Order: sequence, then C-alpha cells, then structure tokens
Amino acid sequence: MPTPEPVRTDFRPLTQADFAVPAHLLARRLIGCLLLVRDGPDVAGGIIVETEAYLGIHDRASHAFAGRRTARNQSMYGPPGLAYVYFTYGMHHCLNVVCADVNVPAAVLIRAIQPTVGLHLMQTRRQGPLPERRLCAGPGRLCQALGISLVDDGRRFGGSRSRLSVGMPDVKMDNSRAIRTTRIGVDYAGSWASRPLRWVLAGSPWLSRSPHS
DNA sequence: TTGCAGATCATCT
DNA sequence: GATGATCTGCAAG
Repeated sequence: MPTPEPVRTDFRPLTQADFAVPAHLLARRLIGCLLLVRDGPDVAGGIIVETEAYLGIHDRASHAFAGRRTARNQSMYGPPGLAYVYFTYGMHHCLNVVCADVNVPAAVLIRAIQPTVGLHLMQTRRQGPLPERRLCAGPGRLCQALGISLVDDGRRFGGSRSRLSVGMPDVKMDNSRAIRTTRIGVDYAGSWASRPLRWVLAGSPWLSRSPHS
C-alpha cells in the first residue's frame, strides 16, 4: 500500500512575461522550477532538472528551422507560455514550453524532472515499479509519467489550478549548479549540434544522461 | 557499463 | 517512402 505524498501547490506560477524571453534564457530559468500536470483530482510533477533550448528559424535542430511552419509545429508560433507537444518515433511524446514572442518559433524542451508529486500515479502510468531515477529521465518518459499527449499541444501553462503549470516552488531548489552542455540527438544539425543549449543540474541523479557521456 | 537493434507511426518530402 | 528533439531489452566486453 503506497503512502500518498502531500500535494504541493504552494508555488508562484510563471507568467506570460516570464515566458516572453529567448529560449536559452528560459531554459536556464526553468532549472529548479516545479512542473505540475493535473488530471481531475490527480496531480503529478516535479522539479525540472534538464532542459534544451530551440532558438527558432536559424536553429538547424529546431522543427521551425528556415521558418518551416506545419500543422505539427504551429504551437511554436503561438504566444509565449503555450505547450508545444509533438509525437515522435512512433511512440513518444515530447513537451516544450513556447517562449519569446508571437510568430517567433522558439521553445524549451523539458527533458527530465526530479519526480516529487504523484509518484504512485507516475509509476502506474509508466507501468512500473521502476527505479525512481528512471521514472522521468528523458522527454518521452516524462510525458508518459505525466500523462501528456497531443491533446495538450497548444494548451496554456497557467496558474496552480490549470492542467499545466510551471513555477517557482516556495523553497526554490538551488540552481547555481546549472551548467550548459550540448543537446541530445541533434547530430544532424551541423554546427548547431555543438552549441551548448542544454541545461542540466550538475550532479543530479535524475538526468536522462550525464553531461559528459 | 556500453552499444546496438527493433519497435512503430505522425509528419514531411 | 524516409525519417526522427526516443526508449527498451539484450548481448558483449
């Protein structure tokens, strides 16, 4: 019989102004923030420990490279503070936070969280039991654990009663250990592949991959 | 611990 | 028809 954890909703949600910054700044800012996803009475989420910035039309690794605008990526062109959720490899969803400005297709991919809220629910969704460090370590795993799918594409990150919310916890994690590394899985992107646009909380056991592997 | 192959399908060319 | 902002299990070292 699992012990229910307290549901923490005591945090300051980020506002549209917080999201209206370039992706590399938001990627840094999100490290240490709390991400929560509600599903009726259920809540799941945790502390963001790994992000990647996708800068826009000049970023070869971005879905919006060269101004590409399709049915899939149109959320990227929306106002800051939307979710851009896409489906890939035939089985995985990935969650991004749209930032910058309307018609500027920049976004931050959430790659890993330290799960803190709704652990039992996340284990169920992931068909666990799994070691906690594998529960939300990777963009696909994270979406599965949080129950995120294409129905969340274009949804707004709102206040603590919204389905999606992200914000500063009342006791903010020390993110002075946030460091930059290169992004994962974008080897095809030429010189953009070697740009340090991935942020991780150094030494965190919850990362999808260590910075030096 | 590391590396590879297979799964599986929306999206784009 | 090819590909991918991935994950998993298994085999090899």
